[in-house]
Amino acid sequence: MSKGITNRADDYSQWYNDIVKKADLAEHSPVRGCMIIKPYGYSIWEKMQQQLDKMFKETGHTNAYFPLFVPKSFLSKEAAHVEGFAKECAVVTHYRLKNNEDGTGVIVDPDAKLEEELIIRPTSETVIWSTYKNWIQSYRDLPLLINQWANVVRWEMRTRLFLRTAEFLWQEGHTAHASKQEAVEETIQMLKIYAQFAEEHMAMPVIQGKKSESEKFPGAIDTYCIEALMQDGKALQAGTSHFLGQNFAKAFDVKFADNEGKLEYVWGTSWGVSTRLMGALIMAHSDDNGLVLPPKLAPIQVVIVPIYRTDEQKAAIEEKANEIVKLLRSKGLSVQFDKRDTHKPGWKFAEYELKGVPARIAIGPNDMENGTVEIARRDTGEKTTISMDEVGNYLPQLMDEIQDSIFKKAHGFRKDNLTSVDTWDQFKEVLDSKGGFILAHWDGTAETEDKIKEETKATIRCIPLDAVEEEGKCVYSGKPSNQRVIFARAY
RNA sequence: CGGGGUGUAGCGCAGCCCGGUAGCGCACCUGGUUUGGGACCAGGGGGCCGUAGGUUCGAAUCCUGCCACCCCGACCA
Repeated sequence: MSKGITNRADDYSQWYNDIVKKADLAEHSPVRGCMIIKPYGYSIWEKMQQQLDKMFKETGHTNAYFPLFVPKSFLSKEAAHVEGFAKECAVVTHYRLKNNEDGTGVIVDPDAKLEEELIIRPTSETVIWSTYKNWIQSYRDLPLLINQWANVVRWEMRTRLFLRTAEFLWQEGHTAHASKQEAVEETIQMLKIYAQFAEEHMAMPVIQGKKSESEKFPGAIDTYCIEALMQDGKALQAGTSHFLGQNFAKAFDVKFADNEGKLEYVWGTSWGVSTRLMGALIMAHSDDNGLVLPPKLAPIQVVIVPIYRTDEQKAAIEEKANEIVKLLRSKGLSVQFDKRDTHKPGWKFAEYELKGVPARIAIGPNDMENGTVEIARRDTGEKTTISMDEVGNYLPQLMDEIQDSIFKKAHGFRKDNLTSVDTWDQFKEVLDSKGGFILAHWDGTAETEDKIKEETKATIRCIPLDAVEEEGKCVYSGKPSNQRVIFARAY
């Protein structure tokens, strides 16, 4: 079984690559670091988008679209921002091609050089804030709550499908507020939405926290994040929400008149999740037989596979299967009846397993005789035979059960791999033996953080929001600390 | 961007050391038997051997450049 998928235990990276390819999620493009998201992979992304979009709208946000190109001068308006992105920007310098005179194809027309180069957005803060300047005059224009679904480009040195690609899809929310408090509340609200999405829809437990000074978004006052733990013990940042303070308002001169007529800079936030979530989803639940999808994000929740010898059997089973399809669809499930006679049942079983379809119904001659169907669930591999009459109630329940069960499994894994340590030896020992999240005291300095990173490759993933005050000593420097932070090796 | 590895049919690989008609498995097409966990038999189609140069009578094979992918580092919200 599980043809061609490397075992996780043998080579985790290869296992991940195998899943992405074999489950038909994505493939490499002709351009370095870019990916082609295949229909099945894109369907999963669409499910994520739909749910997130709904949650954004429910909290008062509306979608808009800002352009791909950013004038070069915009990037340099916010010092920290340019510092953070300059090294990975793609730049458009010309606007025309022409036929090469020697007939060997096209070349860039040297006469078509742009007056000002255009940067392909690595994120849209600058274009958006330059626009907000015109949209905001008074406190009556606030808050401005906008989201956009877009692609961005960051010229990464080392790429991996979904986890880090040169071009990726994401959503970026950009809001402007009249008060600091309101902006901070928005930042936290969106963090909570990401956490809720990750846990309830992706069935992936996350830790909510704040980034350290050196890990935060360039241009932000505070960066909040959700951090997830992958099966190999490495952490993955799954979403970020930034309190921008008045940094971009000042850089782009965005002021509003308050109710006393006084001019003030507005307060901003930005927040985003990307196709990286696909990578998180894969690494959170999948196994050596392929993808495992939570029912809430599975493009196909239930697949029906017929088993037959004769045309009579085939016809009878099809009729029954169509009834079941209709019944389950009426209950809101996404069902596919795979009646192709070009593939054998065993082949289909393996195929849907690889693609992570949560539940499979097999109907064969024996079932027809007994009035039963066989149900197999992807997450545990368990098979049960139930009466055909129960199908309509059983499957919706099973979907909830699977959703719950894979969350619990992932949660249990994280629990087992979250370790509190108090000494530097323990820190290194735990990191090398089992990895995972390490809770340790930190003196709050960037120097210590850097040293730890240098010596162990572990970084501070976040300062957890729910941390309890606790007197202790920094695991590295021994200086006093009043709170534990989360360390891990990360993607 | 540094170190190592790989690039040969849609996919996975052999052939390369030692230059001389491009092969195997899976997939694909045709026909038949099959169908409760990736079926079997017979026949068939498919290649600018990553790419550009060089050496040679002759290059998948030797040499050089480039490109891409993988692993490890550096880098990375």
